Amino acid sequence: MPADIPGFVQQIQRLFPRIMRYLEAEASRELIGLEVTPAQMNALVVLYEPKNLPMGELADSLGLTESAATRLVDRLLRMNLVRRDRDEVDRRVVRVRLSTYGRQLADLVFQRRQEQFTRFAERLREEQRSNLVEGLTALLTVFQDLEHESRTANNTFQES
Amino acid sequence: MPADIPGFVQQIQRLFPRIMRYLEAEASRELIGLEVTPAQMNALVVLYEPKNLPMGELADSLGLTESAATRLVDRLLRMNLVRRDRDEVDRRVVRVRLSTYGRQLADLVFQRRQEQFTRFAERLREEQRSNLVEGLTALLTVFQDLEHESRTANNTFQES
DNA sequence: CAGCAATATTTGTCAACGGCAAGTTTATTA
DNA sequence: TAATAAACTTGCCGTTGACAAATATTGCTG
Repeated sequence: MPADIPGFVQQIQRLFPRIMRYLEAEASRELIGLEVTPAQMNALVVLYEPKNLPMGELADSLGLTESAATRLVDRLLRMNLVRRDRDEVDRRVVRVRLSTYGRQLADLVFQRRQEQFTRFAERLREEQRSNLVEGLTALLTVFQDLEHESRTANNTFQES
Repeated sequence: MPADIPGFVQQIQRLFPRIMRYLEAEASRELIGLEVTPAQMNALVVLYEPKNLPMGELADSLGLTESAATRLVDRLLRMNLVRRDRDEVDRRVVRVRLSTYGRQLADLVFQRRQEQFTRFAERLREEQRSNLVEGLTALLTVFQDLEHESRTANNTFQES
């Protein structure tokens, strides 16, 4: 197992695309029968935890422009999966939250997802599971650091 | 670090979406300035290694229907990134291969990708790198096993 | 060996997706 | 209070991708 940097980079470039392709296919599979697209489910997942989110923050969380988020919410609204209300304090902002039906749908998908990931987990040895969790945790930390650094770099640039 | 199955599943469900979101954003960033979409670059990557690929195999590799692959190749053709020829032996099949320009573009993206992943790698400790490679390798094996099992299951079903 | 099924691909049609630029409405600031 | 800024929405356009129906070519069968 080459753990030097060039070897690591080579391995990781081979592994990640395949794993991502599989996980994306899996994400589509878990939506079978529910009349929802992956993009729409992503939005429901982001909206699951908070009571409600301003349009802009929803867009950020999804990595979309605000216009794309507006349109996405338009469709979710037509399907009765979310509610959209103007903020009473700052009437520029529009707040989005899950409808009862939207929450039920998200719950169902979470359940399917959990069953599927459990199936994966059962085929891994305990050591492999902990390697995975520790490795991914470290990687995510790196990503978050880089994101934070580039954001603050941008800000100082704009402020100067 | 909970490595029991429920704990693992919970961790992994938190980690993967975030990491995938970051990697997708990164994949968009590495295309800046090149007039290519992520879907188009995926196709170029798949076409990079083999001399040429039948339309159907390209579709499979990308996880698309053949019709979607046809359309994707249409655009790549308009951009002079690929060539498309009928197979002389079996004149039903259409073979697609990179053009010189397409190959140059893919090379450039590979280079950017390598630089970026090296940046990630430099921020990980050696132990974290090997955890990651070993964990992801094991996971990919599970995915491939599951895919293989479901394919053979489908085949026997269809043949019966 | 004619004819019909199977294979490989394309086309028509439709909706979702997402970016950019130009609006609209509401808040903030000078 | 006028000018600016902030938070969204809309118009416009091209890409993406699925499904069903065509097309062309090959393979099989009686």
